[in-house]
Amino acid sequence: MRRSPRRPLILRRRKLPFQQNDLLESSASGSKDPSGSAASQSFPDGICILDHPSMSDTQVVVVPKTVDLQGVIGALTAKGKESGVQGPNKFILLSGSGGSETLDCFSFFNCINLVINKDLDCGPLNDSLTNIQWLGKMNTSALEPDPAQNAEIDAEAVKQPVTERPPYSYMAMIQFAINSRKDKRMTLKEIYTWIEDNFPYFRQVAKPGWKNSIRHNLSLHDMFIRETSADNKISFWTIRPEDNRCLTLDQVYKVSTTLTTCTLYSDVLSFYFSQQQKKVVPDSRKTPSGSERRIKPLLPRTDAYLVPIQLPIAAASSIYLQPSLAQFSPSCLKQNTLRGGKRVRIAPKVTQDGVPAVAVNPQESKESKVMVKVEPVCVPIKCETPKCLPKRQARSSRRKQHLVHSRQEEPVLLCSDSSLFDSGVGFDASAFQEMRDMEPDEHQQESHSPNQEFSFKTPIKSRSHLTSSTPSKPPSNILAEPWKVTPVHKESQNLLDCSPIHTPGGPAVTPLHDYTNFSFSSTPFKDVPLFNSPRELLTSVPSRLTGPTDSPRCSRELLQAGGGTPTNHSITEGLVLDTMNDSLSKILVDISFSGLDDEDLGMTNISWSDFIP
Amino acid sequence: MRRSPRRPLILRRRKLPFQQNDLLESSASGSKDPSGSAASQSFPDGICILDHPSMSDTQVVVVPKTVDLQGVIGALTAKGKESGVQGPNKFILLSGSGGSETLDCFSFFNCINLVINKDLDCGPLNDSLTNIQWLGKMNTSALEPDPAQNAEIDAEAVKQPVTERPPYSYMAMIQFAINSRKDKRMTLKEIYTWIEDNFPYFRQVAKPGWKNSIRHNLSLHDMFIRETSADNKISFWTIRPEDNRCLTLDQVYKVSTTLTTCTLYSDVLSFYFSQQQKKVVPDSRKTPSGSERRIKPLLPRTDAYLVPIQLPIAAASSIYLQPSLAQFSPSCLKQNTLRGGKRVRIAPKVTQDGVPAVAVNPQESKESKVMVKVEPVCVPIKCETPKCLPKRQARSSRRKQHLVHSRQEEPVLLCSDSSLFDSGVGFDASAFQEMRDMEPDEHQQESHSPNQEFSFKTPIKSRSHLTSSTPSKPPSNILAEPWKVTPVHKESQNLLDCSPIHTPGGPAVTPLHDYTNFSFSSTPFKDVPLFNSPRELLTSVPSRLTGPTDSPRCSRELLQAGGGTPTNHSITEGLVLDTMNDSLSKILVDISFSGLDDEDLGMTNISWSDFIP
DNA sequence: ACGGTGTTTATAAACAAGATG
DNA sequence: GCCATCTTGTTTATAAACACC
Ligand SMILES: [Mg+2]
Ligand SMILES: [Mg+2]
Repeated sequence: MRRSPRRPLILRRRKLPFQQNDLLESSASGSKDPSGSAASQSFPDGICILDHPSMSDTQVVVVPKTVDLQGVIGALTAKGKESGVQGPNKFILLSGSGGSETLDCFSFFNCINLVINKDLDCGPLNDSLTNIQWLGKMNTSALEPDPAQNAEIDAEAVKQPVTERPPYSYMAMIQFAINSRKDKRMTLKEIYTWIEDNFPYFRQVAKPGWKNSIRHNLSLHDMFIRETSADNKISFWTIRPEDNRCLTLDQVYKVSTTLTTCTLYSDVLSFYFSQQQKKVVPDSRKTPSGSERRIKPLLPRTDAYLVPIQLPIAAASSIYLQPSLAQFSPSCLKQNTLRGGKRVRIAPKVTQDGVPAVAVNPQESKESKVMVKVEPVCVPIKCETPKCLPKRQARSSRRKQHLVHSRQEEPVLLCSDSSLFDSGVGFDASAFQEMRDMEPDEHQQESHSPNQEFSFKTPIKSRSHLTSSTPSKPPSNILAEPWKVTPVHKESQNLLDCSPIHTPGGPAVTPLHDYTNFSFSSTPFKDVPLFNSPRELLTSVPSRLTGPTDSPRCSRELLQAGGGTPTNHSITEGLVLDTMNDSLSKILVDISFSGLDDEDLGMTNISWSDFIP
Repeated sequence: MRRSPRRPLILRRRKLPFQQNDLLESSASGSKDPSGSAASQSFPDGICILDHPSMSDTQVVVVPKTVDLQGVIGALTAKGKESGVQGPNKFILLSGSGGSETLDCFSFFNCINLVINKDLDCGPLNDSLTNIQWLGKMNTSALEPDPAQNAEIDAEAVKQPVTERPPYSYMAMIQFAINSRKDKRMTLKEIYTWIEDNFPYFRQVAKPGWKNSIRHNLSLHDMFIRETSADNKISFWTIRPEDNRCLTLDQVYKVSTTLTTCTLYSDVLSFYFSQQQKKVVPDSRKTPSGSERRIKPLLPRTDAYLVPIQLPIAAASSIYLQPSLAQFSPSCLKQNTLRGGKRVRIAPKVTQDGVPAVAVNPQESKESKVMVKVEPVCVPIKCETPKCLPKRQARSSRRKQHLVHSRQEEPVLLCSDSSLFDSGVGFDASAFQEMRDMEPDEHQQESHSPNQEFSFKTPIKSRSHLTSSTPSKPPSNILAEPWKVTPVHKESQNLLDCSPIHTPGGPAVTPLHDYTNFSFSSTPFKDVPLFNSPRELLTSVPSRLTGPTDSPRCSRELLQAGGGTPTNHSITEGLVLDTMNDSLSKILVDISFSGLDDEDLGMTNISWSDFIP
């Protein structure tokens, strides 16, 4: 059904190369060019997303450190027109200035979304170019090729090994399943079946406990709601419309068609939708906005969860930019854009701690000028629901989520000051290789007794039948089970020294299983991937979902529902509001260059500049 | 600080003796006495809670199967007056009819709460007796004495063995900690310290991972909110006021002073507070009521989590009831009431699936008559918040929680029909004894190397220092750690055949730890208690919390805030509204009779009737 | 009696970001 | 200033207990 990209060069990134407050610093400072003129504003390297009412397509461009945005836009627009499309709708600017290439979070997120949802109505935009933001940076030196993995993929690109765990979280798979139905609802059993059908791993190698996890996820996440049929006989699971991003497996594959292996934290999606929501609402300042809800992340963030995603840069016309863009090679970009397969790893982690208030000056937005500045104000939105907190409402500070200021103290500027950029750690290829050598064995252990695969239909109690999907503590003890798959967590010690680090004492001889792992101190760093290489996923054409069907609504549709009033809400205004939206995250991007199909391998450090003449 | 009750006879119950829809059936049927006259209404055995405006105290009474409520009330009131108090405020009727004794869920919950919060303003009540309900039943034959445990407690009643895990869930302990502060906020470190101070188990025997769990709980549960100080330097954890039941450890101990070893599902508390909320609001039908929020359960429900709770029946006057009460011995009740220590096991499980609408007839409420009847209507309340679901709103059916009707089909009566009463399974005392023999060893294993207790202060990475509270996968392998405590779940197989069920194959000899347990099929039935006997907890006088302090508010205070209007909202009206409150659960009650201090032991089946002459 | 479904807690773990030395 | 480690915070996975149908 789905077609996998051929021979992608897969890059691996070991660490999130973002700083926490990239956005804050860049937009808050305003120090770079306080003049406020968009045309002449100087931005550091990074992605820019440009919204313009006349735009109708998406373009990805790499821009250097300093760029004349007006000129860039002109060039992009001209290129768009020239290429036959009515004109670029959104521009996604990737920096291409040299060694210190950067990417950003939000705008790349936007890129993803724009590509996914071409038909997405972003709400009324300003007449002129207002939504220009530089939103962060990413040290692409963290991207490294992974020869072993690429070789493997070359060997059998489309194989889709059933023994490999899909890179999606349970929550994501459930959404995929439910959204695959027109009526957007499914029984538990149907969900099981859908997942088994689409991810044979669960039918064939996973322990029965995976069904327990499915049920656990259904119950745990508020986004999954149980409905019952009229006769009260059947339970259907649905997705709360406000939370439904209508993501389907097809869509994920659809995104996996072109340019970039990217990893994104799906909470960015939340941010995006919250932005959309804000835009739609006429008075964005005090929109009820459902407030309490937090959109849950879609995919986990383990190394195990690399997802092949390709950006179908549709009219993907790369254009030649202004003087400073000399280093940038359009052909190179185009090559990368149109061919390579890639993997997107979507991880949950949220980005914005206490996102400080950031707002575009409303008056200036009409004048094609971009003002990115920080409002040192903690807007007390979201106290609209009947149970608004009586006193505490400011939010800011450390990590993330619903931070509440103690007692409404003076609104302070919450931008963190530290700017240390600890970019990705080099990947230990040898260790990785070792892991890869190990894992097949584990899988064989698991699946080498396929005769048992469907024998899990026996009583429970103290019998040993594996029947139930609810794991249980056996009253007495029984020997290991055939499906007892890869107890990596508890028993991976046996795979001695897969880890690059060598413990002085060496592997303990005692097979004494008891929690030896606990001995290791905090914040592990299991650099050895548990499931190292996600298989190549095929690409298929998405069927429906182009237009709002009717009854089952997605959050996008809901957001659009109220829209239509062309007000002047800039993206930055959305950011201000997002201060109230607890979820906001980052995107990581791994780039795979299909043009480099066969050379690669030796490189341990790759950077944009390597591909720029 | 706290004083532990002496030598309580501890009873154990192995299974929840409630039916799912006890309330539904009993009140919905109306078949028992369709006449509707409260005075002559016949109730099955069970607890009754009687609210009367003139009542000022709480009384516990055991009533037989059929009772003339009017007569009971009269007797109770007279007795109350006679005993010096102005008159009974609430009556809690415990059945004492004989073999088929029953207890209920909601009313016992109320009993607990009334005892806990004598000062709790229950809101305006009707002038006459309106809030009489029979709300379920409990087969007390499920209650069994636990000789071993009682013996142990006799040995050292107050010891509070540090090696035993406290019976509270992390969520509960965090609440205890935070609520112990006047300002109702704490830093993470303070929470750690508080828990360590109050539950030495965590300082001495628990694995470092318990701190991870604390953090996990703080993040996971919406009720815990992080605030930051003005300078943004310090993070305080607080409890969302709407959710704060202001439970403190002291309160729990306070409740542990008298009558009954009871186990309750703490979601019942949610129900109660929702009731309170409804009462306060003038127009109870469409109160905003915060709707979405679900109060989280306080304590887990494992056998491990037995909590000593005593009902301080203050003026605890037991009274002689009407003719049919002949079997009931007030002295016996009094004995039980005032002395025995007991254990309450609070478990999260929610009770009401789709709780059908239950309402008291308003007109009749004025006439001292009790009408418990079912309104076969699914009141679509709770769609008040901005994000009310557009179409789906009915709730009903199978298990519990936010059930949503498919498409607003006709509101059907959701009472389940099945009435099979699978009451408690007899407890295998011998097996239990074996368990007790085993566990000390485990604990010794854990704590016998106290020299390591605080050595967990070393680097991470691949070193083996136990430093971090975040468990990690060790890159290589290291030997077992000293704190590796009681990995009960994974290793309890060694305690062979503690379970009453005997596996034909017998205990496997292989100490091979690897997930042998998985082999057992679903819905385990670990009848072997993991932590069988929660230690005796001491009792201390609660300090504050008698009056609303000021800034940090609890849900009760919040509820009272709007109150003052003495309207005629009956409890059953609260029940109707509770149909919208997703959480509603059950209470289990274990009775401990301090009067039986030393005999006990031999009995395997104990029942109310055994103590009724 | 048991399996399927649903809810909730415990625990391990990965990872991010700030703090600290 | 860089680095390693620790602390704090967020999120997912898995096992498990238990309830109800
Ligand atoms: Mg749910
Ligand atoms: Mg929280």
